[in-house]
Amino acid sequence: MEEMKEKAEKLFEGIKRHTELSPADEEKIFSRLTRKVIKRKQFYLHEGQIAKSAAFVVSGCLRSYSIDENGFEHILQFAPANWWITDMYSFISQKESYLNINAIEDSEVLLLTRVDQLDLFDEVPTLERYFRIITENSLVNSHRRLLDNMSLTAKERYGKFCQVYPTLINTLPQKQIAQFLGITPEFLSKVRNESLRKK
Amino acid sequence: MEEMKEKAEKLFEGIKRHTELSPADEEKIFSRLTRKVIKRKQFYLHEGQIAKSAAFVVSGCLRSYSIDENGFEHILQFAPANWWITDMYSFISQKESYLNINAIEDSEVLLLTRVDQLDLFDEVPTLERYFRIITENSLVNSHRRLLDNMSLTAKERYGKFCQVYPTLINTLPQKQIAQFLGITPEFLSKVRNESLRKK
DNA sequence: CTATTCTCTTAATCTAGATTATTCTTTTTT
DNA sequence: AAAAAAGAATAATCTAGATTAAGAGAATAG
Repeated sequence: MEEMKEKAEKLFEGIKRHTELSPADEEKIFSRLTRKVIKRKQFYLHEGQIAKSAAFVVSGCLRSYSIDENGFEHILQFAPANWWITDMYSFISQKESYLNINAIEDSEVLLLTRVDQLDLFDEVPTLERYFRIITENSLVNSHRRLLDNMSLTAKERYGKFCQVYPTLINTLPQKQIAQFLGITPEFLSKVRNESLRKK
Repeated sequence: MEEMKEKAEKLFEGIKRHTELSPADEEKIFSRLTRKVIKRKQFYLHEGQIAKSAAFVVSGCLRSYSIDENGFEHILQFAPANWWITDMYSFISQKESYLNINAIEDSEVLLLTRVDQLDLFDEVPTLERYFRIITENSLVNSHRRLLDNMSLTAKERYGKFCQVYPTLINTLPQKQIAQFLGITPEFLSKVRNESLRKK
């Protein structure tokens, strides 16, 4: 169906921002993608399952999080449109995931299984390049966040979050922002209030 | 010199653990490597410099860390023998680094510049595969550590560190373990003492 | 081999952020 | 549109871990 090709176009654009991609390459990739609709609050992956595929978000927004032994959720990643999301550990090892992934709002994703991805890496080397690059970028982000968590106060981290994800601030429930920042919703509420009073 | 070839052998073994590598490929990679000795406490990279190259540790151990605005050091990575280390952000963007990297003990490294690495990715596609894979693994580690920092207590993180890096426990000064775990040396001392008493 | 500079420990005090609990508001479901 | 559920604000209390300080042992340099 032509409709789906349109959706894959966003992905191809993203790839072409980092490397080349011929129409023939696009066709090869396209044939491996499957479309999926994930309604708000529905799960893409449950802890303990195997992440057979990675998901490219066409529209909507997903999140990945872990649940600790006390039942608290910790958000690892938000994935708005044009981002990839999966449990990387499970995806590359094909072992049981320790993350949950679900939709924050009604979403549409394109799925690529690990098996197909590895096949494609041989067929379309430039796709491997693309994933090498976005994985490098993710690593830089993850390192940055790790150091921020070690060196900044909750208030400073919230300020940074507002700068980096200005769009998400208004769409996400504060509870989830807190779970991403590594603080309690109560404390985030306090922090926000103090920031407001100063203005 | 034959001596250096011997040292690159460890790297080639590492690559072959993830993908194939012909003798011709090895030769191509070898010709781009330069050897460097870094004595204990000497710096491989200073904050503000550009990470022209990544370093493969042949022997010894390096560390990367950032210094926050209060002058506190936070260790991002330890790199013992057979690991790569660089400031990934600076290395891929060729912009000013925000990390410092120095040697914990007398060390010997093989350097590969970003320019040479990118050239090699075209000449030896399987090298790009190797870096894609080790970057995926680093990302999984970084994510794991991020979630651990959000969900575990200092004592639990120390326990995990002992399991994961049993070798480093006895060679590293406790101060550095604390700077890696994101706690003060004083508190680590307390934690260790409590653990001892229970046995 | 001695002085000086690090490292580690212990202990008292302090604080950022957690916990618990209550109320109010907004969303979601029916 | 009512009922139920989830989200947000506020405040009192509590605690994991920070800070400060001081002394004892190692390591390193001169």
